[in-house]
Amino acid sequence: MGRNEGNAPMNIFAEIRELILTTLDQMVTAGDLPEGLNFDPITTEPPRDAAHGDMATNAAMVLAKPAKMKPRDIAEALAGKLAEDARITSADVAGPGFLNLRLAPGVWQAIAKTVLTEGTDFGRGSLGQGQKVNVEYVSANPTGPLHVGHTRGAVFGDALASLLDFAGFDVTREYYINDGGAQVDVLARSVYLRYLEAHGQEVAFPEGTYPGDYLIEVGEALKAKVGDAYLDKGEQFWLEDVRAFSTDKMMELIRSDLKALGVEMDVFYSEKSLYGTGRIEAALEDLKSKGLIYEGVLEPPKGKKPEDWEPREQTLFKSTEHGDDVDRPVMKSDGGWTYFAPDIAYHYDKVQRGFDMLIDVFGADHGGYVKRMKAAVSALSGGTVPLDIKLTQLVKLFKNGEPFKMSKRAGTFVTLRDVVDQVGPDVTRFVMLTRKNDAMLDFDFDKVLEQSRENPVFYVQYAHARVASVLRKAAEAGITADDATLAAADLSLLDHESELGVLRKLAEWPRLVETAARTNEPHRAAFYLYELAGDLHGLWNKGNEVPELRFIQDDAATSQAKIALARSTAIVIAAGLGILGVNPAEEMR
RNA sequence: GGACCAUUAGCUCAGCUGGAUAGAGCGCUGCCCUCCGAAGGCAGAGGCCAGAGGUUCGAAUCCUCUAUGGUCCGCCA
Repeated sequence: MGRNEGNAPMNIFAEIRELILTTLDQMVTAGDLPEGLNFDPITTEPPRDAAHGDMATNAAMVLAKPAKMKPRDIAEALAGKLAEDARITSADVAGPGFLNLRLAPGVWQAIAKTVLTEGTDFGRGSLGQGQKVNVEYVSANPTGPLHVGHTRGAVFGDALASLLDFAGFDVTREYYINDGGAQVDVLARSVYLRYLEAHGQEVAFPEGTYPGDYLIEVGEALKAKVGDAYLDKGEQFWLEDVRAFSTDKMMELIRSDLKALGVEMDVFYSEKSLYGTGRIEAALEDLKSKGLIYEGVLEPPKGKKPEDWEPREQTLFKSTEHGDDVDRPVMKSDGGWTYFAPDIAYHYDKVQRGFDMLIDVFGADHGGYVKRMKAAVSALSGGTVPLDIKLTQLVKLFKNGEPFKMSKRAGTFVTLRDVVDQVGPDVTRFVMLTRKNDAMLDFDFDKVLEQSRENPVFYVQYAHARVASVLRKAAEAGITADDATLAAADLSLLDHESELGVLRKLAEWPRLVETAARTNEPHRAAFYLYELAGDLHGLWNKGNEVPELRFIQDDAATSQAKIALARSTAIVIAAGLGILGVNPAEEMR
């Protein structure tokens, strides 16, 4: 496709793949290959071992069987034609039928120019094609400050949202406020106790209330608002008002927690708004019309044997029709909704808002809800809207190598604030993304602040800062080094193997974005940045022994070429950190 | 009893949705600075990818079973 128009390539891997496909088409036309072959499985990727070349394709191997030909024959015919392209300097058949391509240095050198021209938009992809995707994350109960578990979910969800945005999706970041259940009654009662306390009364916090200090100020605020109006009054008199007052206060707290982490939501969606508005009923009516709602009795769970188990007839959702293990109750035996019912309505609403794709980010303890939610969305959307649920595993906190879980503010758990106050939002975010979401994460307060290669945050930031330092030095030396000038530099001077290595790494960025977005795995960006930073540090260190590799040289033209490489690396690092929500550092202190 | 997730170097973890001789950091071993680019650098050792089957040109990756660890399991949130 003419996406390239002779300019430097956007994604060199896709570029070469296109070349391969058109070449194969020509071979089909010429009768060298049978018609009707499926080219989809053909890939172009960097070989594991750089000695094999710059790029490898499996084309011959995946076509061999359907074409009823030997892979090596296809590979050799293809190699001959590919070698005619100016971008390809050699095409060798290897192993069982791999085709190893070596690309002209100019192809790699052009990458730097592209990066300098496009800036941090380099790698911005078309994968999403403007599809609307809803990413729901955090969604913590409005009963207290966010803790470490929420922090990981918040960072993950936010980075995922940014990643998808970068990959070309139209992203909505959403928070579901669980303000409809019994837990907000507990909150209201706890705040009422603090309110009494604010009036000088001695209070005890019985089992089933929230004793955290963070409610003291809420009790005082309530006193400031209503004075002594609720003293010596029954619950029926104040509960509703205190509940609304308290959840508002808690959401203020949560929003400010999120802000401290640099997370901003587009939509806060209230569970309560689903009640009494006919929306739960409407969602269930939709399921009912599909024959998925019935009255029935569930089997007791085996092996668990609750003592007070007795069979009861309930309204059930036939989630087994959509992949769940058992059907799920939507209505309690007393006629009230289960927690699942508003969840269904909420996702029904998301489907109706026209999203092409839904993503929920839950803590690992919600693993049991994955199948039923997927079943619900599948049923509600008629299978047209995919729901991906990402679970974030536990975070284990360490200090001085010792595990701990105390908190000054909340009394019971370590809060998001505890973490951000100690290490800052940038470090918090990056470290939370140095593990894939479904693996446990160790978070050591001392190690994350260490300045060494062991610490990826520092290592990546340092690479960016080093480039900033080069630019400062260049300015002192009177070398013009703005991006436009650098983009026009003679990049053919970047012919050393170490320099080409960095350029190849930069060329992988668009491809990495695509893969990470397709799998909903933002951590891949963090690992990529660590590798890219490593390449830059490696080049820098080589400058110790090989003076020609230093970025600032005697003549301006050479310097500008070298600086162009450094600067484009910094741009990609900045773009990557942007996705992770981390600010790139201009200097290390 | 069941579901989901994990299991890769001594340790902590990647592995680009099936590719070639499985990678990184730490640790270990051995080299390398009389500040001008060592808050380090280079090289090396270290692996039955938990185990057993299967799928195919080809498996750490997909399927089945087993083992170990974690999370969860009517109406709670």
